[in-house]
Amino acid sequence: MENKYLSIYNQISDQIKKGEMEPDTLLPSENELTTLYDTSRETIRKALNLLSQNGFIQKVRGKGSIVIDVNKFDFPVSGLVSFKELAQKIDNKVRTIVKEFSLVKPDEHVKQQLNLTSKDLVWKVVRVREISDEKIILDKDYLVKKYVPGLTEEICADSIYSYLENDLNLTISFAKKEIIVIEPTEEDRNLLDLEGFQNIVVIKNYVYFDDASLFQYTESRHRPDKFRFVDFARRNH
Amino acid sequence: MENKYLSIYNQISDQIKKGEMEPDTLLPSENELTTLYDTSRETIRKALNLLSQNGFIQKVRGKGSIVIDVNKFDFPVSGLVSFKELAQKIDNKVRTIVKEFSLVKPDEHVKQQLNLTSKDLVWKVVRVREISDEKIILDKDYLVKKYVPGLTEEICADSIYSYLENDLNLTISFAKKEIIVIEPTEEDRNLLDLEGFQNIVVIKNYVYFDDASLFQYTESRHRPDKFRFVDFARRNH
DNA sequence: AAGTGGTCTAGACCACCCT
DNA sequence: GGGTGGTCTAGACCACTTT
Repeated sequence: MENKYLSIYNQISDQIKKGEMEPDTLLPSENELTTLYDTSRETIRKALNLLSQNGFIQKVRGKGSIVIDVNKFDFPVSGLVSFKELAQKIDNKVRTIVKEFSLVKPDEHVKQQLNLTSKDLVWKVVRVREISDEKIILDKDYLVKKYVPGLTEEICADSIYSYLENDLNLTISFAKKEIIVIEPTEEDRNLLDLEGFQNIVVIKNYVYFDDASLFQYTESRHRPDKFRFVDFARRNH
Repeated sequence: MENKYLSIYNQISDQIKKGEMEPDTLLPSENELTTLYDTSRETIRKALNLLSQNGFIQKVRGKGSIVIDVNKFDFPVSGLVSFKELAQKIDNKVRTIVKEFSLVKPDEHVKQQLNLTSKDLVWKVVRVREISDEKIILDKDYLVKKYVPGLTEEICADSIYSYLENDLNLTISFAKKEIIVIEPTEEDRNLLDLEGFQNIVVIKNYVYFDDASLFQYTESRHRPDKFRFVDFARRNH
């Protein structure tokens, strides 16, 4: 059984997505919603806060909650998105090629990023992502072995994320992301179809488990013309 | 007088920043915190949720709230950051040059982005940002005139944001952001010190007022080597 | 079994917007 | 003044982790 506030969130967000709620109009007031959904006001507010955080409504003190036109833009693809999820949205001519799958001693950079001792070993996974027959993305993953001892090359060819979440039942909770643009290395030029491009976009990801242990460092290196990042920022006053 | 939950949030986040809370240890439990701060549990939870959202702690059901090592990385500069704020963080050799300040009929692209009628006029502001004597950033802003009739060139040379928020008392509430990498235009080459760079990073911003009206469209065009974007993503399950 | 965080309730007071 | 969302409370039950 789903949470009450999540269920309310889903019902209202569905209505907004489908256009059943007119953009720029007001939602029923919180008091009305309590009777509509037969619940308490705090529960309604939890659902509305989620809607606001995810860009469906805008709450205004003294007035009400305004429905935002979500279909005006294509929808935010913010936060953590695995390649597999992404690929399914774009089209189906996608392929993952595992270039390297090995157990290594972390070099200084990785060791520091993952906060490891010298004894810890890490999986190093290098994968090329091909979209419509072009090699667009180079993914380099470093995963702490003690957390995922049973990783295999087959899993990497599919999706590491779904293995961690569905098979191992580990939940990935949050990540720090950094985006920079640099000149491609020899390796980038060898493995990707870079054509004449002078720059690549590097997304560095620091991935944590639910219990706040940092277990994965990922570099995703994109050909610049195919890169696109969408974010829905909210301001904390 | 500050909110209770905000005040608690500030006290705890300060302690974490200063290292007075040991990273990887547990915060006092929510029940203990209610007596420590003499408040109700829901108020404590509001403060803790803020801490969690901003990457200070990680909450774990059945265990407690783990303090995250925030000093391990430089701190997230996520969300909306004005050039002025940013410049103050980096160094002081920064300058803003207003290249264009005019009232124009919006072209089709801008008109569509801002959801305007043909009668609406917009301010077009083009500014070059110079850091350490290099022209690094080209900012193009389009602001709906009816919302900010009194804009002047002097204001643009300083900070449009602080004018809107401090002088006009308008609050900018949230924005959708899109980052792409493209080839520079003639204009980019003319106005920026692009040296040999073949790409520029374009950040498109859609800025809203508190009442959910979209009033500004901004393109910030950065030389790739000086661009850096940091985000602290949380996953919604 | 005891302690933790997650959800939910019913009620209160406040700041703000509109008419 | 009546309606709106924002904050705060005291208490309840639940799911989960640890001992």
